[in-house]
Amino acid sequence: MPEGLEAEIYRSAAATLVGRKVTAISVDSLCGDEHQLRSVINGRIEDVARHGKFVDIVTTRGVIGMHFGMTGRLIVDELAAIDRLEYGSARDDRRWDRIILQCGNSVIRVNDPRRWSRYSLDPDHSSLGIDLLSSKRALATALRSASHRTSAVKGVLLDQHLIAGLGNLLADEVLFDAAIDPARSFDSLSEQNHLTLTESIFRVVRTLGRRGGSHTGRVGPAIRRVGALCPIDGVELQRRTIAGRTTFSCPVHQS
DNA sequence: CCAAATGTTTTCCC
DNA sequence: CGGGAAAACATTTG
Repeated sequence: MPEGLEAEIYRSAAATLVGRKVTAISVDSLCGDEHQLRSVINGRIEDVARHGKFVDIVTTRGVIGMHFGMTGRLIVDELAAIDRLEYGSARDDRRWDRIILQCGNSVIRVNDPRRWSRYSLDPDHSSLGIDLLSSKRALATALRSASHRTSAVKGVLLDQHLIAGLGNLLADEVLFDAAIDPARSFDSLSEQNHLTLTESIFRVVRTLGRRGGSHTGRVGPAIRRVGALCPIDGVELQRRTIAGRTTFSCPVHQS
């Protein structure tokens, strides 16, 4: 998915329809409750907000919370906010539209082949942690609050209750940048590691954001395959499953 | 045919 | 109740 950076791109695309009235809604039965969501029909879009990986369409008749799962793409008026999603389909088959918000002449829809996107009315984001685009100070505080945790560093970065918006690609990219082994237990990190990690999250997230998304990093999709070499050390990257997710890291400079 | 895929939730177990 | 690991979920693509 759609990690926090992609969600931000979607947010900004949908925000172009602020002021419009929602005139019709259809929702895939697996991805949301159409009957419930239809209650925002005739509401006017007042704002489009983002919380981590969620995009909220705020209307005068309620909020539609959108989560894009692994392969959801938000498209406004046939203009895909992101043309290509690495593990989504290259195609844009209308059969995979899971929610369609008609707004007069305009349309906001989410095309999601894998059907893991979710839509809810008046979502509660109170359990989400700080946003991935927060200040260094807030990031450092969040990390410190997890300093006792014994699970892998990577797993902690992926915990949405701690930092909302970091996903698999960003987490790998951050740890590659911070030169920290993703498998290390979080409670083994030194004071220096915490500083470096804070710095890396802040910098990597903003850099990739500027470049256009989570997939534009040094250990991005192009290099996420067996046999690929570390762009820094030239040795073969390690592929492991950590915290349940495919993880690539450099056995030389990450420790 | 098989494996793997930018994710969250549920279940089971300490 | 608080982790943490593993399985479940649904579908397409290489």
